[in-house]
Amino acid sequence: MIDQLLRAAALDSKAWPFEEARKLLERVKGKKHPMKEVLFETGYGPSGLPHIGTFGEVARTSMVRHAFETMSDIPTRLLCFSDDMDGLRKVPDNIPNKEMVVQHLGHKLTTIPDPFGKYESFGHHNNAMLRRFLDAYGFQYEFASATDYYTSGRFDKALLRALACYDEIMAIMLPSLREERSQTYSPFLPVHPESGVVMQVPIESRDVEAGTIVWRDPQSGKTYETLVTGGNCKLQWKPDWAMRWHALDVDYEMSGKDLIDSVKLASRICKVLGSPPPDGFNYELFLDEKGQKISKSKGNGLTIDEWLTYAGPESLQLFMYSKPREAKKLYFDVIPRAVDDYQAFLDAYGRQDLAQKLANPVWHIHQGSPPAPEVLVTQQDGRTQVVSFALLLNLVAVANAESKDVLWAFLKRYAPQVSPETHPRLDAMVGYAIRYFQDFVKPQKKYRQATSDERQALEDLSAALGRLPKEATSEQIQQAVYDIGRRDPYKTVQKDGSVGVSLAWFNTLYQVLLGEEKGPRFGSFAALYGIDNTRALIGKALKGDLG
RNA sequence: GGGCCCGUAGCUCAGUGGCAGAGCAUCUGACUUUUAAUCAGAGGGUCGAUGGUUCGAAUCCAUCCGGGCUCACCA
Repeated sequence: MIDQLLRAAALDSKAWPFEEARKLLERVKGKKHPMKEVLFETGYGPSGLPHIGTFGEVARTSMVRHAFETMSDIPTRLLCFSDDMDGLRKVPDNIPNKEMVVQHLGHKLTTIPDPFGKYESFGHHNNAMLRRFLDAYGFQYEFASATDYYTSGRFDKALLRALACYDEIMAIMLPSLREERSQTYSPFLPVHPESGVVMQVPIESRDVEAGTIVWRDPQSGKTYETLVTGGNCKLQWKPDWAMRWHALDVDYEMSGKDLIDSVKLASRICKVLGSPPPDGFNYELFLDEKGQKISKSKGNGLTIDEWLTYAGPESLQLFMYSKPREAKKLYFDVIPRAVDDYQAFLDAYGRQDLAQKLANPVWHIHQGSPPAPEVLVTQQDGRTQVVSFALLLNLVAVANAESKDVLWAFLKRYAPQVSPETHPRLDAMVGYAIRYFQDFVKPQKKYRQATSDERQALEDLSAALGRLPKEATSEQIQQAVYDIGRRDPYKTVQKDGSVGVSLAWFNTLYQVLLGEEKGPRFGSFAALYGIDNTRALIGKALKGDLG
């Protein structure tokens, strides 16, 4: 049972998943008979591995689905439909055994041997990759294979209907095609009974009663009569989409804006077949840092794995939630912001009223039950403080942290009661920050070469550190740093007449040893980093191995 | 040519009818033995332009200017 207050707030919310869900509510009202279920569909072309757009589509559809479930008691299903009966047109770059796969161009993906050698076919392999990936995120969905649906006869009735509507479908499709293509176009693609190739050939005649089409093999000149049912024929893409909507009663499917015209055509065909086309909307495409569309074939932009190398899945979900109708650049630089925005939303959630909560992305990311934020410290006035990713990146850069231990030592100094056990998500974020630092920050660092004076001072510092006991405190180390610095040109005279050390000495340390303009208190750094490590760092800097 | 998106501070962007905001950057001050995951403060905008609706417009409508993406092969 859905709480009535929650339902009322959902019906009133302006957050986009609720706006979408209300469209579905209108659709339900428009039906004469009470609907048994509402079906959501996402499509997947398994000629390659799942990419970040696939993730976005499933994530966003799931958000609409959950919003709808908050508004209505009608059951819902999400069908992830894989078009694995498609003929392979191009051999993907990122697979092994390409020379084997190239022998099977034009064949159904589910009849091509798996180049990875693990599954029944290439199509099965890619389907398995999709499912593994969707399962990893805990998406609730049902998987559907086009090959299964076609061969099992599940589409037969709709296919015969499409055959009966052949002229109307052609009348819709032909004006959208160029002259040359329209000569050979057919909505039905017969599977060649001998070669297994999915044929793109004109239909010479058809028999609606028998449920067959007649076509000619352009190479042999031989004609064939093929059943449109039972998996002997596949539909060309756009009519296929329409037939599927009709056959399965799909209520909701979203797609990228590059498919706007295709959705229009398929919707018209769907109506001809006798069904209302699904609701949905066209989301904007993701761009790479240069503003170009991200596509599988180009291999530009970010992959899911790359995102998950530097941040958790929640931040990626937030990115997918935000502004689906705006083209957004998707590359490494957006990750820290997404992580920190996610934390800010999570932190705010507990303080918000119901209407605000429903407009908060974390409500949609976590199906209405976001986890509690991991608070680092609670201040006297009750305000809480969480560690931002930006902060961690800064810390990891100046501390030259290469392991979680070093970073945790800094964190614990600030909040002693916090540990990886009490704050597992923070611990994960520490790991992400270190990777981000290693891959993006460290290569950008500019280590200055030591001058001969500086070289002498650094050698003396290393020697002084070597004389300290292993368990020397940060204060003792800091004292040693000062003692070494009390020499020309760093020596200064303090107001009280004592000898001090100028800023230049510390700047030298950071520029030469850490490649930074600023840094942490050096004694603290050396104590946490380890005296031996610090001496090794000095040694490397003097040998010129850092820059 | 059709469609879609964008234009708000130096930069990146929030902000869908009610006093123009955040982060970063810049500047000032305090504090620490002179080093900052410190604290306090400041400067900085004709919200692309014009017209309209409204008591009230960055926000809604129309037109225009500028920038960009996408489709018109295949999926």
